[in-house]
Amino acid sequence: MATQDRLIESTQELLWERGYVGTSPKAIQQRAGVGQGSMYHHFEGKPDLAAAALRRSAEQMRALAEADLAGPGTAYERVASYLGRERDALRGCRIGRMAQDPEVVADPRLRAPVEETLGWLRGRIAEVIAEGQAAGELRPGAEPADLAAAVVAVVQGGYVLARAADSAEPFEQAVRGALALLAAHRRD
Amino acid sequence: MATQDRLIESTQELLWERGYVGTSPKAIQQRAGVGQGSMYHHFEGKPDLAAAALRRSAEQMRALAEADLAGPGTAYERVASYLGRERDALRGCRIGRMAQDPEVVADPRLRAPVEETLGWLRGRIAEVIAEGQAAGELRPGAEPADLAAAVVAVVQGGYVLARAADSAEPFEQAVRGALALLAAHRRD
DNA sequence: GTCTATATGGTGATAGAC
DNA sequence: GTCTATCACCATATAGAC
Repeated sequence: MATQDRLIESTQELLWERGYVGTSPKAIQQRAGVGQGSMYHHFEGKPDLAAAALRRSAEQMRALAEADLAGPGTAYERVASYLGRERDALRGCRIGRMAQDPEVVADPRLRAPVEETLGWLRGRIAEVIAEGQAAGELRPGAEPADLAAAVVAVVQGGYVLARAADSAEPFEQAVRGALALLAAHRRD
Repeated sequence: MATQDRLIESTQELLWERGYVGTSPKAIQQRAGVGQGSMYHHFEGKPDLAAAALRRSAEQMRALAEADLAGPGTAYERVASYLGRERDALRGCRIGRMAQDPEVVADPRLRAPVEETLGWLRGRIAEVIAEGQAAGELRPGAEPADLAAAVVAVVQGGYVLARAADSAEPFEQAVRGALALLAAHRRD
């Protein structure tokens, strides 16, 4: 694997595990098995490398979500497929995690992939819900964008609850709760 | 105000703004207007001071939530009061934020107030929901603990969406979405 | 392209005077 | 109790040899 790719992949892992402030160039180099100068040859610095890593993580997250949401089945089933996908609750979300970091939020190059990915996800789920309403499967009235934001928030917040409890259980409870509410929201 | 209190309060603010890794003893001292030695006289070190600050934030968060949840009204109204409380979405949750930090999660003294507060909150909301079910106000069948976890996750996840978007809007959407789902979950 | 050496400033804490 | 030194180490980067 090329040096750039090893650097990007190591940075993806470290950002996920330790966040942006907690990730040092030195740690990246060591995990990638690469010297100081090599990193600064391929990237301008930590922000540049982190931006590349976040763009790649964003692509991957989007592909995973799209696989669930574009699948067969009713609107409820597709959203349920997204919500119920197997996740490592204690690891959290590679993208959502970044939103807590002030340095990420303050740097447009770092925030952009985070904003775009979560924004796209909310929009995509809102589409599915709107389709369900149009097909008469889901009750009309509720704003699809609101329901979609709630669905995404349950996942992101579920990670918070799981890490706080050091257990996947609250994450699974939150997903089950959201599914119960959505299921009851179908038309009879 | 006593020196200890100024140190604790400054630490509460900095933990909220910058997280645990991003908060240095030096920054705490400067904000509190206190010298190096003074801080180490009153506290053993950064973890000790952070633990004190987190315990205080936890108490405050709990009191705020209880004020909404113990209020008058139906179960739906009390949960809606909690969900709809005015919040600074871009600041996020003082307690939930800590769950992202590996050093907090790894240190039992730091994780304890986070775990206990969010655990208490889920349990307290589950009680309210169970009361609503018993009173025939809410549909039976759904597990109160699951619905409660979903409610708390919507708030915690709403903060993530807001910070990612650099706008309070997605937070408010998520809350509206959760309220719409809960409202439809009442018995007719 | 990759390496080692070096630089500047911050982190978290201790020592000891006052 | 509070202050100012001082410390060892890490973060982030630059310089320049190979």
